[in-house]
Amino acid sequence: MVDIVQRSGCPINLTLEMLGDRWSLIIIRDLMFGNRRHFRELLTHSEEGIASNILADRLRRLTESGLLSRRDDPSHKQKGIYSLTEPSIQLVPLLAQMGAWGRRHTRVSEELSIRAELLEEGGPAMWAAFMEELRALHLDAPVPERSVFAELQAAYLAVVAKNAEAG
Amino acid sequence: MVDIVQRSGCPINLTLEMLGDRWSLIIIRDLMFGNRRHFRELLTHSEEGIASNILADRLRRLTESGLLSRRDDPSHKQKGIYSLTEPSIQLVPLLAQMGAWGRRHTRVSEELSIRAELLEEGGPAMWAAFMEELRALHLDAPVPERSVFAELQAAYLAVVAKNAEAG
DNA sequence: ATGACTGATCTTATAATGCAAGTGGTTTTA
DNA sequence: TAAAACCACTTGCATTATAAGATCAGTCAT
Repeated sequence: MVDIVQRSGCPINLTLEMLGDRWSLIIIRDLMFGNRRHFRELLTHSEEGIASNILADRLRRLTESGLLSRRDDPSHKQKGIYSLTEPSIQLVPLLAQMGAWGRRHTRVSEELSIRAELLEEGGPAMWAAFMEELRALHLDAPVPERSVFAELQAAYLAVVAKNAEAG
Repeated sequence: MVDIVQRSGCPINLTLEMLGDRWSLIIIRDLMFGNRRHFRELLTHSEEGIASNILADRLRRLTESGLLSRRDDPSHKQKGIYSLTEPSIQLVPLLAQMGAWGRRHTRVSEELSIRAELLEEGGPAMWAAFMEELRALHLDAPVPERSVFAELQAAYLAVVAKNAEAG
């Protein structure tokens, strides 16, 4: 994401050209798992502390390349609402694999990796259910019965609560 | 891959910190699917044209972070042989997902995406077989019966031959 | 000993990043 | 209604990362 020139037609390379930087997937992750939908939410609730200019730049690039869409917020004339698109919703299996790999091979924190653990255990069936739900949240698709989002959030909050009382 | 500071304990973020740049996964891909084992092979056979200083830098960083290992080549005192390690072999499912996504959402070339197609169709069973084979090639594990590497290579060469006669 | 190869480095230029402050507007509050 | 707070960005600037090409000194086969 950054390049305009195409280095090669290899699918791994082209995926890296779109998403292979330090911030794009972080933003998509927050939109997807944290349901952050506007600029300020993405900026201030960022675990990693993204800078505002970088956030603005990436939102623009991701929107241009079709991974996000933006529409005006009717409740506030300056606010925009960012949504995932079908291509970025289809990143769910990729993000699940990244989470699974990171959980195994990097020094993750328990609180932030519980979601990755559930997604890994849930496997492709859970990923598909989550994608259905994201289509409802971001693309006006019908709301499915199962809410993977709620499952992940509940598990996260349970770990946070447990660790808060433990100390 | 560049950061020393840890931005957050999120597994997706930590994976990005290790691999989220434009070249690290390209190098791992070439080592994995192209069996390029030393500097010059990685440099000159690179589809994407990596610069020698970037290649040297990434090989050093990847080796430092445990994703590659390096040993001397007994046939040439200056040559090193780079190998995948267990953590990088476990990137197979991630690379398969990246290939699958890229094949669907970017403008891939037929020749370079046939491997991604096979890997996607083969699913987790094929990934596991490929990982077994990589352990034999890179980590002195016993050689398995099935050679996914040969299957991928044959399919690639078949497409190259078909397109050469057609075009 | 010569000429090609190897892995690596230097130079120079461009681009990305992080931080702080500022912009022009909108909404909320007193 | 005026002041304060909020909103989505934008700008300026210093730092750092990346890229392409030339160059380097060991090593090898002949």
